[in-house]
Amino acid sequence: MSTPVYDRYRAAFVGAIAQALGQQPEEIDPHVKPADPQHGDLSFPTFPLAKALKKAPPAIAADLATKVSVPGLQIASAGPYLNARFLLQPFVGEVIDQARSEGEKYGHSEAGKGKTVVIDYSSPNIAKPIAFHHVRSTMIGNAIANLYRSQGWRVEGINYLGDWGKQFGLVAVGFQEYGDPARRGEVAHLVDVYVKANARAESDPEFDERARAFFRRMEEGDQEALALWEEFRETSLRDFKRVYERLGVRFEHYEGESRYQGKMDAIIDEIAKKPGTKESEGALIVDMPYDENEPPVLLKKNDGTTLYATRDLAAAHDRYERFHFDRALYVVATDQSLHFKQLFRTLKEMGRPWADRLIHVNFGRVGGQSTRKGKLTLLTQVLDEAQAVALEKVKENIAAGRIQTDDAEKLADAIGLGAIVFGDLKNRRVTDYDFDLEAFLSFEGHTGPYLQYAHARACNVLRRGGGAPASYDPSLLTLPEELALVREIARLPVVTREATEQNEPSLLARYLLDVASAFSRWYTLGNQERDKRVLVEGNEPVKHARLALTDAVRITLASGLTLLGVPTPENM
RNA sequence: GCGGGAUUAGCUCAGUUGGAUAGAGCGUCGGCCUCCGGAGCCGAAGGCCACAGGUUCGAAUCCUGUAUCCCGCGCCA
Repeated sequence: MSTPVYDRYRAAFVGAIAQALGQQPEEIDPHVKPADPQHGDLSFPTFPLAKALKKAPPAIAADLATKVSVPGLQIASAGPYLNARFLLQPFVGEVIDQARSEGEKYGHSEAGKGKTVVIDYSSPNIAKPIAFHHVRSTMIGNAIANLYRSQGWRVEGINYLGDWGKQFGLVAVGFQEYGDPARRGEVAHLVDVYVKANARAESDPEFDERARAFFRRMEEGDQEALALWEEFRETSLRDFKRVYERLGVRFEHYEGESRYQGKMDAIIDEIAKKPGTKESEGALIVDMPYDENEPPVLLKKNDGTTLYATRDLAAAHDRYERFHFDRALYVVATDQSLHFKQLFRTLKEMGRPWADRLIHVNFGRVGGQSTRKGKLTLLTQVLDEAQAVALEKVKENIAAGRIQTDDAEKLADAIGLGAIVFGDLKNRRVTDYDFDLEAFLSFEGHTGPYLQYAHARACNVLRRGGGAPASYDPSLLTLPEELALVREIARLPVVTREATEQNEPSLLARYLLDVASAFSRWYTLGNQERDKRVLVEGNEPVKHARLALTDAVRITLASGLTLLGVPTPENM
């Protein structure tokens, strides 16, 4: 993978300014910003220099304009700004060639070569209702894992199942009361039992105590209790894996909190030597002099059983021993910020130098779901509905002869999935949103299907045009809409890098909308003016150039969508 | 009460980490198919960036208050 064209010109611009001013490029670099398109591609505001140079910013900019010169850039001052615009030649050809030569790897880099990131994502609780925030964790985590892989990192994705804890006691004891033995293999039934047992435990202390006692038996290694646990665990897991397969999500590791069963003593013993670890109200707690008004970390309950904080301490330790990670991400809802803050700080207090490499990649809650009543919209349900909506349109398109497919349902599923994945990823992680089925099922406007559609049309015009040409003349691409499109294509490597650095897939999602919009605008010109069509008649050289551009668009969209986990059908 | 987050167009959200006239989608209104695919394109209307101060050449962005909403706060995860 070669240096992105955009980066190359930007670095040259920065270097030339630095030289003209007699400064280091690192001093100039942070000040160079993308320009307003009407002024160019890059801009350098001269305000910060005014004091040191004792000159008015416009005068500085005008002066720089005479001194700064970079091949391939048109440089000019505009008031207090020094602007640079990519010259059509050779920029257009360089960008298209780079995209086409890198193909599905366009946007990838080797920046993370030799580094390892551990990503904890999805991580549903077994035998509890599958809340929608697990879906967010799954999709966000999957996109982030893909992004890291694309930047050359070794990725260890862990689905850290919540497969240990009191909730198993609730399900086990609840099963005796509410369970139907014939349905013990059905997840839906287990969830139903859990909801009832949970409600009962809140008002019935004796029942709650029985659930606790069951979990205590598990921690003590009681074979009968563990056998039942194993069964519930397998039932849930089987169900989860079906969903993951449909979502196209894979993990390097499936493991869970149970992994640390019986292995927490070492950690607890170690913390116990620290000041601040003590017994309180019968429980073992860490109460180091952190912030005031902050609750302590609970390591053991008054009945001696462990809590998830204890298991997370053991897990972090274990993960470092196994992977020696450079970064470890926890893709978990914002609700748990306090937990992670305390977890990271406790590890630091324990003298783990790698505690600083742990990052809570938080995300906002999904409202509009009544979890407590056990009334949830299941993901598969939403996927099914989205597929049904897509299927109507697919059939319509088949009937009209616009597309061919031997499996309309599979295609419709890809479109429905695209709508849901993209709908979840287009906003910043931290944004809360209400679950709105209508919004997820609308395929108009800036949605997943909009992107898929742009990609499919690019594929289609390439097919009709006899494929992407081996050679073409980039100087024939002179329409403003074509240049705008090339500028967008050039940004993909910059955006994937930034999205990875910020653990923020929405940056990529939003960018792809810009690409698709620029493509649609250009493409639609041909509706009115035939000489602006890609497959323009009677001008083979221009046609070839436009096909090459279309090919670069196709590659950019396919590469970006794949990273997000959005399927890219070639027609739809 | 304490801690964290949020507040931008009627609705849902961006806003390149302090830079040029604050942008999209949806919705509303008006245009574009004998035409490479209309899941598309173009245009219009719509803003005291919650409020009040402050820092700065420059603030939606940083600081301090205030208001409203959401989340979290010892034996769940």
